[in-house]
Amino acid sequence: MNEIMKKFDLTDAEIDSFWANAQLVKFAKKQHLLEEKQINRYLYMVKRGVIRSYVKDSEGNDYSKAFFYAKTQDFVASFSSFKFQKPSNHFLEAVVDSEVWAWHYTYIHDKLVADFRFYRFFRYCTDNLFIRWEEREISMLRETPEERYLVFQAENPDLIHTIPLRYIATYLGITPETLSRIRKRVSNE
Amino acid sequence: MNEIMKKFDLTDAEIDSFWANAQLVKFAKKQHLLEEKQINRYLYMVKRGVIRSYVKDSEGNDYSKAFFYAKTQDFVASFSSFKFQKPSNHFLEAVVDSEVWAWHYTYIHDKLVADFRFYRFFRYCTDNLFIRWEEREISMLRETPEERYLVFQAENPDLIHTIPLRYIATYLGITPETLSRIRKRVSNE
DNA sequence: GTGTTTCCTTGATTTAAGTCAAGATAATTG
DNA sequence: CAATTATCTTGACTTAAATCAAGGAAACAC
Repeated sequence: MNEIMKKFDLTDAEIDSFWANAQLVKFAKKQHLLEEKQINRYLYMVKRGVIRSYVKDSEGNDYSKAFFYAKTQDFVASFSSFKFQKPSNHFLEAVVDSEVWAWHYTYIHDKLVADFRFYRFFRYCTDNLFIRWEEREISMLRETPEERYLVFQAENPDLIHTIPLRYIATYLGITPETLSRIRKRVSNE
Repeated sequence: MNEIMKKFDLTDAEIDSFWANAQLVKFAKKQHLLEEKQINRYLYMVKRGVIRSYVKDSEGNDYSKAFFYAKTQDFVASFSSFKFQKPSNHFLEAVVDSEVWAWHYTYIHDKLVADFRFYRFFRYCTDNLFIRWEEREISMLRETPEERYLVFQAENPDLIHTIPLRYIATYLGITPETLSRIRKRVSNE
């Protein structure tokens, strides 16, 4: 992350200050960083653990939209809620005991307004998220659930063992029962 | 659009210059502005007609991702292809005879680098696209095809009559046959 | 370590939408 | 305008995945 910030001409002192302005917050497994309809007042980044973003339908079924963990080095938020300080349509939940950096909205907002370099840096980070989002959406159309599972497994080998499979199922757009059958089929090959 | 540009402190002269740097290009029905694997070298905006963005799977089925027409006042592009000047995974196609403004990549790129106000304006526009994209994705999870059809009809009353229904079907995530049955069901109520 | 809750698997059944195929209707072209 | 092509509708059938339900395994709490 610091290397990326340097690419946008932010100085070491500025980078230190950026981290110094984050609070380190712990969330226990199943605790929420953000609930639907709440305003997302903090921008997060995962230091340790796994954060799941998901949405719920009217029957209470949930659909995982993304997983964030230290390796990904992503900013975590409901971006439309954070940007416009309006109610979120997502949940953000710690799937295992986690620790995250948290920057308050006003700090980020002020920096984005004041500093063109920071603005570009931040946009660079969110662009990467959007591109991965787009790739996932296309894979939902082009690939079968089994193919998606195999890709997910290859790209996130550790996650398969650390988080409940039913979250992976809904991320892949299927039910836990279907994922279980896919896993059986795959292991018999 | 000009009003939005003014909100970002662009002057009338700058706004005029922006439009003057666009070429007006005509695309006949079924002509493509962009094909998959091509590099998206132009940023478009619809003056007249309807542009459809879609992706294809390995069997050749296509899936509509968005419709653009004059009312929406959106920038049209495969954003990841345009931004990184790399091959696109989308197609852009004129669904009816259309006329679009087209800005070359180098013009947009240079302005984005040189002018913070223009950069912010451009980001504002693309953010709106992302938010609508997110809303559509959530509606795909939360609503039935019939509900999605009714919402689409309410929000795009003109499109229903001007473009082939099979494009609307794939936009709603269903086949043309299923849309036909939904329309029959809806009209019998 | 035992009890309890959470999670995963498996089987039986249902269901919504897809597929295939054939006509009907509408639009386009020469 | 007639002929051709594109689009839409309808019916019969298939299918992949969802749902429902029950049992087993693992994780967690006391």
